[in-house]
Amino acid sequence: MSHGSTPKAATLHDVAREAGVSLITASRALSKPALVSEKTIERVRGAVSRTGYIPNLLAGGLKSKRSMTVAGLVPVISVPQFLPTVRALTETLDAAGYQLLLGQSGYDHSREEKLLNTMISRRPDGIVVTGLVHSPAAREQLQRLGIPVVETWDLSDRPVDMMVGFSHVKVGSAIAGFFLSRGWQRLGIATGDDHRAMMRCQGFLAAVGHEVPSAIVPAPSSLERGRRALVELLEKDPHIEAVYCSSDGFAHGLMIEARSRGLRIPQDLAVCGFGDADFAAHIDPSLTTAHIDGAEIGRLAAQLIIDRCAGKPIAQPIVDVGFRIIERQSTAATAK
Amino acid sequence: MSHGSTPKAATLHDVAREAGVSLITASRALSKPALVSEKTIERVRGAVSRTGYIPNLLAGGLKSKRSMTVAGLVPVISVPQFLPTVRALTETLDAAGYQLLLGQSGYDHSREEKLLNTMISRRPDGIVVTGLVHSPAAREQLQRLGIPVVETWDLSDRPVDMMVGFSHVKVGSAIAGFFLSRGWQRLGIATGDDHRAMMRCQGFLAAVGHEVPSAIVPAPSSLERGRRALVELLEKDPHIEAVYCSSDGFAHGLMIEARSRGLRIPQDLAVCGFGDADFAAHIDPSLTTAHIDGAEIGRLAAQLIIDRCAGKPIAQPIVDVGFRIIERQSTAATAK
DNA sequence: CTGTTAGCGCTTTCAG
DNA sequence: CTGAAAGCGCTAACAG
Repeated sequence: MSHGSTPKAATLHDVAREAGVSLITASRALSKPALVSEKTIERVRGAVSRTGYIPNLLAGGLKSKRSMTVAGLVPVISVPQFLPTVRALTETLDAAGYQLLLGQSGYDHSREEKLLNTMISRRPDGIVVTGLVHSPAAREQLQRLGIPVVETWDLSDRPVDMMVGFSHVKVGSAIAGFFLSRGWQRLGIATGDDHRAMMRCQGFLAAVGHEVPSAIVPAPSSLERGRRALVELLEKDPHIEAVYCSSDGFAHGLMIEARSRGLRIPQDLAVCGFGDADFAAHIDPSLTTAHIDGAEIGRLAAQLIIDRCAGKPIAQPIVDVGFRIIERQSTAATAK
Repeated sequence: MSHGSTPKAATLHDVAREAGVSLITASRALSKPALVSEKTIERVRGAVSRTGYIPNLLAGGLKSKRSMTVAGLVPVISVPQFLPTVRALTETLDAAGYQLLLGQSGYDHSREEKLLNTMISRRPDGIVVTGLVHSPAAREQLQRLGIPVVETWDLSDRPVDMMVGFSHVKVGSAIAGFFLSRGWQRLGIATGDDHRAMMRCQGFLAAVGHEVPSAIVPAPSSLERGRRALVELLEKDPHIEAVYCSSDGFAHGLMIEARSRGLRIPQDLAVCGFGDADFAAHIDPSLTTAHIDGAEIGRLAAQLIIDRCAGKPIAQPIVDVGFRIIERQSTAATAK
């Protein structure tokens, strides 16, 4: 509210002078008001608004060793799957004064290490990664950093530090078990080729007990690829009864292709997706799928980082958020 | 590769000592190799890998006044619409060494100013906002900052600084014109209530020349709300012929509801969306929609910031990326 | 091509 | 409760 042009941004030094106190008192008035008298705080506050002062977190972080940033690594930003997690991360961290530094690690691990270095050069106070950190070099580097790390959207018995996720193998088994319990015998798989999707397939096949026809596409899977995947599956088994798809968008594509070929869902073909995307409940027929609380993963991961940074003890460094299969019309039991 | 535990991260000081050169020479060897001899560079490189040194950009930025970060403000992260833009921003900036600081401004403007202050406290080298900056206080603050600002996904004649977008009014007019050219008379609108969507409605109505039945929902619109919106429109006009929807997901919901009511698309009801989401071409019937190159918006916005930071002159500070209507089955001409 | 001298803006010591 | 000194890790400016 003071000047018209750009006469250099006000620093804490200016605020202190304006308020007639020392630099450090101004600093304390703003960041540790408990140590300063009411009256001084008032005067500093006044000086702040008169000068238009906005703190420089970069400078503060240099000395205090706290950048108030958290790095977040996702395979690709445009995959809807992780959106609720990224959103919850952003919001939970923001509420605690942290800024998320979002980075794309890609689906191959080569970029992971490079991105990690880029991130580390900004000295984040914590790191959240999507999936497990597999590369030994990256694991070692993360451990040596000495900052809280949360691996998400998966579980293992070798956490780098903390974990918030669920078992993909169990999801696969549960879906297979569900299909079998409905009496479907001729099963199929349409899946992306990323690690987590493949783990679900592994669980699926283990529960079924034998190989099944499958269409494997490069991650990320999409509606378009779903249409083509059904074509591939029908070639392998024209009488296929139920298909598990590695994502809801993928499943949606399969269903559209099925309809355009005159196949009725679920009478001629049952379909189960993964992720419970926002459209899953509202397409016609509605889609049976495995629901994951992605927002909860983001909230918990953020909170673990925040608590660790605050020095609080972590009661549960590995959290299984579980999943549940939501039965909808695409697998409704019907007389054939 | 040197130690097993955490003996404090190596600094440039350590590298310089290890390489047997001065601090500043080590600095230059890494960031301005042109000023240093081959041999010295080699020695510094060796010292870097032996010490496991990772630069501290926070410290460098403090002196050089370049944080190598760019703030990006979107209404909400989970709206698919802006994903390609955010992704292109991330990638283009990353390639130039910049980190995107993503923030959610929400659909109401109250958070915009607060978020802006949070962002400014991290001293970004540039700011990209989605939509126009409306609040006078925020506009003034941005101008005073003296860093490049790009407003995106819209155009106006009062840019804060630079702009990359298109005219929402023209999109609305174009869609209305398209409907009219097909001979549809009884038109309808299903729209979210955000500023840009309302501008499209304005253009639509101006082209039609009179009011039309409309269903307005709180932004962001969704598939679920689309189903309900059709119900509302049919109550207002049971013989409605063509509906413009403010997003593709929204339009998809309308189409699903139409089908479940036995309405054929496009014979009984034509539908046009907005955004050309990835599924638009692949649902059945495929969806006519206005295509916007969101990735291009992100790339251009990032490049403007990068160029400005590099001191390059900007040939065109306001870029109209345009749009085009993609005609698909949902508006196919048919004998009724 | 290399080095020395000053800080960037703030917070952590340690004294009053 | 307040202050003075020191320095976080790095780079810009000037000297050699």
